[in-house]
Amino acid sequence: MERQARRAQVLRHAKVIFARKGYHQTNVSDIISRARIARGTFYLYFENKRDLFQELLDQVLNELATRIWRLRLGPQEPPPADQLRANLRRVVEFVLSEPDLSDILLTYSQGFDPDLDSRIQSFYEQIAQKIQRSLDLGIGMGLVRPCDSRTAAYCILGGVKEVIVQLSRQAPPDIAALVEEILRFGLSGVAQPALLQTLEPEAGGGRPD
Amino acid sequence: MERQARRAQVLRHAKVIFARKGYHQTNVSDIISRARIARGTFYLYFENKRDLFQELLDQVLNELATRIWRLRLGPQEPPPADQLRANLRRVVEFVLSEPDLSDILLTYSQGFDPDLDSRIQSFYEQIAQKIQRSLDLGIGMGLVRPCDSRTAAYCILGGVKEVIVQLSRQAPPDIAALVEEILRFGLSGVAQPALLQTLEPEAGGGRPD
Amino acid sequence: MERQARRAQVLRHAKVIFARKGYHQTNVSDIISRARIARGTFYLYFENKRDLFQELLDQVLNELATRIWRLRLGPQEPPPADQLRANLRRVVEFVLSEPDLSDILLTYSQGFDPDLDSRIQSFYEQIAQKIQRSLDLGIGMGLVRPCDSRTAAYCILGGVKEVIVQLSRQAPPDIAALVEEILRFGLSGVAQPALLQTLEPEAGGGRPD
Amino acid sequence: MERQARRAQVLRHAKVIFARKGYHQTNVSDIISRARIARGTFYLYFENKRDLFQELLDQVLNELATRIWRLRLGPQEPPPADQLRANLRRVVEFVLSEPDLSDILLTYSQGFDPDLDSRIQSFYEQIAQKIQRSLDLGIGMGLVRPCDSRTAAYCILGGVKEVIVQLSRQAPPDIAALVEEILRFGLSGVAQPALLQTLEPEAGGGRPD
DNA sequence: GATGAATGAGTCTTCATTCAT
DNA sequence: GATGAATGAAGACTCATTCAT
Repeated sequence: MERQARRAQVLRHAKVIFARKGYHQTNVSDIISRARIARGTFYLYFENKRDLFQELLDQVLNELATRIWRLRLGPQEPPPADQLRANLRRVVEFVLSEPDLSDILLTYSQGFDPDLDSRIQSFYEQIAQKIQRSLDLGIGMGLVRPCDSRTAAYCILGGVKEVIVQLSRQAPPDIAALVEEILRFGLSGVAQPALLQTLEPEAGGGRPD
Repeated sequence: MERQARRAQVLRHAKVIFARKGYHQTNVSDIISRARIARGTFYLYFENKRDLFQELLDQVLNELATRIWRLRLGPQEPPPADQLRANLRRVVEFVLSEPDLSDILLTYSQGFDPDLDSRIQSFYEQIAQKIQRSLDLGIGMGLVRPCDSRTAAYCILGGVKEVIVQLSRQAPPDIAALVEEILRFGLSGVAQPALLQTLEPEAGGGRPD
Repeated sequence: MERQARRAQVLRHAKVIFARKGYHQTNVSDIISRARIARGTFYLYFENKRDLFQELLDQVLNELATRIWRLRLGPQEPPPADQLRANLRRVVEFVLSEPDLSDILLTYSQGFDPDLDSRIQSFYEQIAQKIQRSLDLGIGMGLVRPCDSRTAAYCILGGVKEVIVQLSRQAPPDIAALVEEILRFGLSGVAQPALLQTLEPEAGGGRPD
Repeated sequence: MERQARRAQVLRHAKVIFARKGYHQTNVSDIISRARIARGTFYLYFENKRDLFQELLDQVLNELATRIWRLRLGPQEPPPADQLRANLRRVVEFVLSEPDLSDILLTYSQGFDPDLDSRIQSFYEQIAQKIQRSLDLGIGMGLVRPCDSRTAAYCILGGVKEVIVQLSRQAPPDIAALVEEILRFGLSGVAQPALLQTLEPEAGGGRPD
């Protein structure tokens, strides 16, 4: 338990630095000097630098996974849109409460370790599958427009990620409104009926910018 | 011209390795051994490793920027949806034709160099602004549902990015259909009217997954 | 203190090699293999090779500066010639006790780093100025022949340097006698009165050697 | 002959750069770009960089050797002091007319190549010997005060060198007067009779500066 | 002869990790 | 457990020299 407390302390410090400088720019010296521990002590609690980073990454992934609930359909369950909204809010609230961890996941975790990469990859894959399953369910029940649910799932996932990246970069506005906007977008898209009229044929498009 | 050809040759080889191993895992030795040039030759054409990488990054950014056209509204212009579709198709076609470059942008470019980071950041920012302007225009003309165009722009950008990441990872299916799906999603969302009825109040949602 | 001891140890070894091979021929590998430390250890104690070299250079300059005292004129002070002799002896003794350091200053320090160059330059300049001031004082008191004290100062400085270079190169003879010779030369020059008689007019001189 | 002209041209350019930056800081690129020749051409005329440098060094050494004449004693010869003066003047004039070459010899030639070092070393040795022989001759004829002619020779050589280094560094004043000062110093030293009275005993000297 | 693209040995420097105290 | 000095593998970059055209 004492051990866990010490680990947590170091993780807390490391988190800040990783979020600020990324994995490669951050060296063990940065971490130990901020955490005020000796070099050797670091390796008493973590196998190596990568191990520490992975632990932080797992923290985000687990916390996020916890906050995204599967949709429940049934007479006693809240309306689906409410469930979606709640999911979104939990995610957004986490990102706002843990901007460093979020940053680590969103901008500094990809592309330097095959194992970490596939962890992240499979995390997103799981979420995409959850979304896809919900969509398929909704299609079956007539709540969701028939569509390629896999592609739609990625669109939803990507949209949420992007908004959240912006969120962690800038000062957050009205959270409830933001969540509502995302939700609306996912459900209704942006078009008015007038815009949809032309949607059958395909054509060339304007000119370069 | 001879010089440019040589550069291009090295760039071509480096691209493959960067796409496969990322920036940090790739060392100059990897590049020169694949390009079959001597160490010194490398530095004859590129200032350093970062310089080479940046050139590749600029290639993608420029190429993509070229392929995303501003929407033109007017009697002689194609319908907006067609223009959007054309944009999407051009982007998708590029990603499919240059999966390595795309990979470099999408997964290996972020988080290790402030300058590169802000380049990418501002590239996406420009696209987001283009989208936002189009949305604002559409809202003014009654073609687009009144909404927070900024948030919607990020949703669209993120959705497209995510689908494209998947695209560059897996074997591509029917491109035209994919483009159509993305377009539909952006315009109409996923909901049927029945799902939208519940959209006013807010609620808690089900239980953890 | 422990740290200082380690530094000193490395400095001691480096000194020998620098004196033997000069700055450019000496590489870090030479130093660490002689000092029996690992490559990384070197950089634990010195910022880089130049830093180490500069430290050695500063050692000589400081030590020499300490050994050259300003002349004191006054009833209780030793005669000026004695003070000069003492200065000379202290310098000569240092050179003999630290031939490597002396070599580093005298033959290996010039011409490869602007900063080091100006350090050495200003060190010699300070000594020249000390000499010049003493000469000016002596002229005022009638002890020194009226002359261009600046030029004379350089002559003295140069003469001493040259003798010392030879000293550090060859086995040292009778030190006291050597010091006496230098002193005599500086004070009286080499001429007998007979030679000085012809000193007014100027003329062409013999033929090439 | 054409070949010699080309060599001379390159030497002329290289001289300037070597004098400005020293041997190690100067690279072949500097030389060829200043001389406006191709890299390969350089090696057509010089075996390597060191070879080129050596040639410049030999130029100075030869030119200087030419300008220092052996003293001739005899009824028809000019007085010894005049001959010395003439030697000095020739040397000083050379240094002023070829400041770059002089710089190369005086500050950039020592300590990076055993062979070059011994060349310079033996050049100075020859001059020292010339001086020493003259002194010995003078002693025999009663023109020169009995002394350790070797040490005196080094004092003279060093004094001249030092003044000349200063010369090449700063704007030259009245050359004739300078030569006269050096000559006077070498012949008479700096002391007035009053200062010499204390020269027998030995003593401690003042206090640190 | 002239060119300049290509070469690769040589060096410095960094930094994650170990281990004796 | 804690420390921090020591380690050395790894990697970027330079530059004198060569050689095919």
